Amino acid sequence: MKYHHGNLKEELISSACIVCEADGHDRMSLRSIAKEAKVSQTAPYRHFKTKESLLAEVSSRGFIELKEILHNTNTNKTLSTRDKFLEMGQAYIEFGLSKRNTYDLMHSPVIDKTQFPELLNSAVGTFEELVYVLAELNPGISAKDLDIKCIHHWALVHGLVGLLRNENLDASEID
Amino acid sequence: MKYHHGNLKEELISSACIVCEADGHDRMSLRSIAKEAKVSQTAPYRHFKTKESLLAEVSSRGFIELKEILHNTNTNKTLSTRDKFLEMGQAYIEFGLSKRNTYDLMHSPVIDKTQFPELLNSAVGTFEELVYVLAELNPGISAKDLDIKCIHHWALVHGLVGLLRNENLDASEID
DNA sequence: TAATCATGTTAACAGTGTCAACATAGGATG
DNA sequence: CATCCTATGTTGACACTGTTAACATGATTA
Repeated sequence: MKYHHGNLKEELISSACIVCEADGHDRMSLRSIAKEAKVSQTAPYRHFKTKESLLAEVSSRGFIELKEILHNTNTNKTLSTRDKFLEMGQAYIEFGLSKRNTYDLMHSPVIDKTQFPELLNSAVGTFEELVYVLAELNPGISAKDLDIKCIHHWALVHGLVGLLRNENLDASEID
Repeated sequence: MKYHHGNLKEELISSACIVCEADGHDRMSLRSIAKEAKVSQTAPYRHFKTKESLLAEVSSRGFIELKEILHNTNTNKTLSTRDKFLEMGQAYIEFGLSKRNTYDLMHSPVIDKTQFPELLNSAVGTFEELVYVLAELNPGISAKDLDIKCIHHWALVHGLVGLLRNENLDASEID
């Protein structure tokens, strides 16, 4: 049942996730994670066309993880809709601050999202969690207005993550 | 009066600015811009400790340019304060969209701003242009509330730049 | 069993940032 | 003017990178 290694692809991905978060995607080398999997430098090329495509996988998993976090607070039935919304914003920011390097990769222009449909899917899926609450929070809103509202709030938390890092503010300014 | 080259440092910087905006900071090599200046690969090391420090200079100039753009609309006496504010937002977004790669470098975690005081200065200076209008727009506001307001609006335009790129929206959603 | 395909390895290429050792130009000092 | 020093440049090298081509072998299928 097992091939030479068994599940090298999966191991490379999870290894890459760890290294990426630890060192940053720009300091992550394909060779080093291959070595970590005790496999030759070029073995990853049987599973990933380029380094970029491995990074795309890492990024995708980041979005999936973030989506799950948002989804969990979104389906918390003990919270009012407004509180869910606020907690999601806080959860998003916490993710951006704690999974810093992964978050950077997810928003890095190094990876062209249009070239990795699966990654694009994950990213859109994450965004949709925000769409859900805002739709619930604004019943009867038009699709276009809903879109604009989402963009506003997404932009806000995303921008806040950036500022909370460079400047040294505490999280006392959540909308 | 002239040394071997004359003003190599300045030429390297402006060369780097061009290459960075053309190819993106991650595809920019020190060697290639040295070659472009018809100088050996290691000559830049007489003027910049590392590649990162050259990129910091490029980033810094980006902030200075952006600051000047904002400052110009900020001192336009034919506009009301509110219109100045709105136009600054628009100008910021236009900068982020047109000087895309430079904008990315300016916000890239590749450069640790705390390690380049001059860069930090430029960045703060740019931010302050926003502080000025908002202070004018909200007379009597407390310093802390002003800060929060700035962060909100800065985060919004910054986030919008990101979204306007990946999604294909037009600029019909300016606050 | 034989053939095929997925998965791995080795060797090599061109490119990178960076450093050490050396060379020289220009200004300062005697 | 001659000498020395420092800023600026070059050459050569090192270790590292992503990637490809050629080859080897395990596992599955005919």
